[in-house]
Amino acid sequence: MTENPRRAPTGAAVLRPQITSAISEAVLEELAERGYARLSMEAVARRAGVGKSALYRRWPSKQDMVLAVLAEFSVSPEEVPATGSLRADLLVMVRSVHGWLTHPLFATILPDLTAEAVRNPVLAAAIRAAIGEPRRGLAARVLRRAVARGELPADLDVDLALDLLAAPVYWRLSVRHAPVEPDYLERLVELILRALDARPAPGGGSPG
Amino acid sequence: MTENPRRAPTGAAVLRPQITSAISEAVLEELAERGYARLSMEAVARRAGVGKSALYRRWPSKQDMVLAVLAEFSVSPEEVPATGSLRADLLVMVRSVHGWLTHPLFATILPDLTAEAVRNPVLAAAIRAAIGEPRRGLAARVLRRAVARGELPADLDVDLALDLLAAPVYWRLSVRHAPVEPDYLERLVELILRALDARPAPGGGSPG
DNA sequence: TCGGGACGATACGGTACCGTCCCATCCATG
DNA sequence: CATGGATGGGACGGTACCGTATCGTCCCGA
Repeated sequence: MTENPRRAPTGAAVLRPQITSAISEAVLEELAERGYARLSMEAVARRAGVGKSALYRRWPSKQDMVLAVLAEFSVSPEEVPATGSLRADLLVMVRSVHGWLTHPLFATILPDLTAEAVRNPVLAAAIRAAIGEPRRGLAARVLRRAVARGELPADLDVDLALDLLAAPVYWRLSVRHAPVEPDYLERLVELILRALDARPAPGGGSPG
Repeated sequence: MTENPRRAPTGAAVLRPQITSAISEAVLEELAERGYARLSMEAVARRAGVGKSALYRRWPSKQDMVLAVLAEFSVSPEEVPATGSLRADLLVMVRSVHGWLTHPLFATILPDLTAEAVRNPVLAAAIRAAIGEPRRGLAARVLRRAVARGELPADLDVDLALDLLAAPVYWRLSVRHAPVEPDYLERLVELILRALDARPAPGGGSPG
């Protein structure tokens, strides 16, 4: 029953969202250009065209600021592809990963945060929650649906299969920095289908 | 025919190798603990127990110092596994990768340098030359030998196959930071064998 | 025997950020 | 139309490195 003796702030005395989003954008750009380790509060403020005070008024530290921005850009609960065929579903997904990893900002930010996460458990957890788990959950649903349709064996090792799905594209783009030729993703999907022992689809031909 | 008017430095007036290796070790440890971006010459000197001058006497910059250390630790022209069977060869190789990526120093350094390489082409080239190409060349020889033995189809997509071989282990250990259960590597090799359409081995039964 | 450059140590001026603090200004709302 | 906290700007002292320079010491090999 403690009545607040102070009236709530109103008017201009309230955090302005457009300032917040200008900061977010600046953080992403600085992350891409300089990386997490070199990112400085002063540079972010400079780039966003705001005072340092605007930053410290919102977050107590660089880590909290980056975490907030990261949460903002978490992978949306994107719809599970429902093309009806496993092959097409997989293609949609690897193309989505490819899209992420060729985005001018994220292509640089993701490897950087990944490296930083080794030393920073809080950051690691945030990345997992914002990006890793949503994507992985989505892919898992696609695989389980294919099992239900009889396109994949019932004893499918989902955990291993998920690794196989995301790893090669990340490896090629973000680690090796090698080009992805136009048909690379199609060929990859064919290999994965074979690795997972996928059967055509509906009728259920019984394999040897 | 210009005779050197100055006699060559001898005795104690020569770079002492044990100092150089103390620095190398310190660089690796600093890289692991703080990362390339945060690595400072002063911290390296401090940790190695040498003066800053010892560093600058050897290399003009942090980048050159790291490149030199990196070249020192380049992957040795390790022998190609020759177990006779593709399955066993692959197992040797994924276990080797697993060993690298669980090494206390390299497990942290590699993702860090990988991220830095996005912004630093010189570093990227050095990594490729010291680590990427040797490993990839070795794996390629193993695959081509298996083709010659008839264990793999003649039209094997070697480039894609190599991605499939290294990517999942890196993905799981260095990106997802997920544990690798005892039999994970075996299960992975089975999946890869199926993906590559591997046939048993010697006799050469002709498939469909 | 002794020359000469590496060695550790440290001082140097300079730059970049940190996080705090203070300011005059602004402004939507109660 | 008064309010009260956000706003950009920037001063502040403090820390950490940079890369250079200058010591006196050390010691192997010519």
